Amino acid sequence: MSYQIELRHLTYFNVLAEELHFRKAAERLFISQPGLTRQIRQLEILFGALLFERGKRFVRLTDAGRFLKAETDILFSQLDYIRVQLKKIGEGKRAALRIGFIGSAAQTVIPDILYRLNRKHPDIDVSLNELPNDAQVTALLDNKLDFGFVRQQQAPAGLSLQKISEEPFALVVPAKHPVHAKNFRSLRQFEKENFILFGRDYSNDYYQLVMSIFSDCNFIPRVHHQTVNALTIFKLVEKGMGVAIVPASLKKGYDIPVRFIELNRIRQRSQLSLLWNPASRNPGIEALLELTR
Amino acid sequence: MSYQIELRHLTYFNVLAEELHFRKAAERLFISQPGLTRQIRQLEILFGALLFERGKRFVRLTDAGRFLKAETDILFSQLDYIRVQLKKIGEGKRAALRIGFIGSAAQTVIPDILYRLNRKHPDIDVSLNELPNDAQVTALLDNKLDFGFVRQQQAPAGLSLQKISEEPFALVVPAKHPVHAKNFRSLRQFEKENFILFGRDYSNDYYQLVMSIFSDCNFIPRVHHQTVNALTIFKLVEKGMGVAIVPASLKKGYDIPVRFIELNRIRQRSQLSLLWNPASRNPGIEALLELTR
DNA sequence: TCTATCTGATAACTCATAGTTATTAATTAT
DNA sequence: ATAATTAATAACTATGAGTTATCAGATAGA
Repeated sequence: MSYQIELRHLTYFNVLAEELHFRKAAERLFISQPGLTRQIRQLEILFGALLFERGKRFVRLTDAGRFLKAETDILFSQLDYIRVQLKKIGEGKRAALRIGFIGSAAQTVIPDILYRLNRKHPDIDVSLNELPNDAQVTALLDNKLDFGFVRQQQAPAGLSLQKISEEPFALVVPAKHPVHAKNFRSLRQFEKENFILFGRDYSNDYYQLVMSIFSDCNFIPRVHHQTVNALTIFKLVEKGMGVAIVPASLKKGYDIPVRFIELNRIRQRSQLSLLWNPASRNPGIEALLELTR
Repeated sequence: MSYQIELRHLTYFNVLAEELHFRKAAERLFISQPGLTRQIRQLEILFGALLFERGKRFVRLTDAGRFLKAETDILFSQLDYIRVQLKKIGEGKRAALRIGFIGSAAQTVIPDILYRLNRKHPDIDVSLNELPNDAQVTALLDNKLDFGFVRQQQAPAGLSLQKISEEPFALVVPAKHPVHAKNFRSLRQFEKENFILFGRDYSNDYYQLVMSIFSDCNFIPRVHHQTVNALTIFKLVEKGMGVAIVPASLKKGYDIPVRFIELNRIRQRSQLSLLWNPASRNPGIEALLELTR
């Protein structure tokens, strides 16, 4: 008579909400269409709300259905997270940490931090994931990531931030460019050059920081945005496509014939930060934070 | 052969984790003990981790079990939340907002904000809940509350804060006390009096703010902490138990023979703030925030 | 207009498994 | 010893998820 909502209902709902077609959804779920119909109706009765609008020749989500879809997406991603963590803990590990990082941090601090973490807490499993700045922010908010190493100085809403390191920016120019560290005076010397920069969609925070370098010397550069990795930028500079501004530490680890000019006299510096979600209950979070402060 | 994890498993697990006794837990679930035994074992197989340690005469949670208990608690509170919201949306409402507030805010801004919210968005259902400051913070983090009206100026980790209003503090003294607004010079005049203040456990932020008033005039008061409402404090003052420091607006709405002396010359002011969890997806949140900025 | 085809809902079946009762084995308390 | 606990095991029952077959309504094409 009075059933209970089960994960089965929510799984079926979730697939139907994507397919919006009972037969196709049933197929994807490896069950028959009448079975799906019945489970969905049950769910609607249990929630006391209509989830799908069934037209004569179409199926649509109602407002309630749209809301539930968003919620079940989150619910299932949490269940996945629970599964992963439980598996680890069951194997005697303390936790699994999912760490994201931007490419430009891979050479510098990350290896050191991971080494120390593993030595102090060998019972914490770490998985690494190279991701753009803003992608890490959304992943952290969706609980798809436990930590993010990003280049920004302000904590986005809902996340906590800790400064890891700071370094000057550097100009990247072709190896045989007339300007070098000795005769460099101002960015104005590059008025006629193209600047290859990371696009705003990569990280708005980082973008605005770099743009403020130009506005500080009252100079509007010709900009060519690229959302690619350091190596590609160096290659573009080498080929004479323009000059770039990157964090100075990027010069380590690459062997490309380009010249780096450190911008020591400007106020802007590139800050590498650690981001995490303070709402997360992952026991590994405390362990890593402890190492970095 | 290969089952699926269902909410049934998690519900049973959750109750057993509380009872730590198969027969008692089964009783609470209105099922038989062997049925529970089997479902729990299935869950352990499905997760690939031992959840309970069965001794000869006791049942204990393993590390994995402790972790899962914390997670399922959250999961079920989210399911409750989904149920409530869906019910509302199904009835044509847009959302349900659960608002917490401290007693001292009930007279001032809250009625106004709620009136404007209801006029602009009649499709949002509001439920109100008077709660101490810190209780609101934990409720917000646990997704038991959508908004909190609190007296503090810094956002706790994981929450966003918006300033609503600011007002001076006021001294509350008995009606026939020798000190009044005219001859009041400094808090030092109350060196021999008892101060009735909210305890630190009520809100650490508020507590430190009030204590900084004393440290600013290099004076360590005799303090008597109370975690009660304004009316009780006024009653205590009236009866000569001591003097109090409260936000000035509290004088409105009460009819107790006590005298208020506004502390306009000190730097500390009491700030009423709106707190919310930026991770929440409640569509009503945007609507209320829009009204307050 | 008559088919052919596609949609989801309905009805009646079957079968997997949640939950049952009865019992065991091992402990502790009296 | 005996009684009273505990959880696990075995064998049974019955509920309801999932099945097949079919219907009813809509659309599109000939």
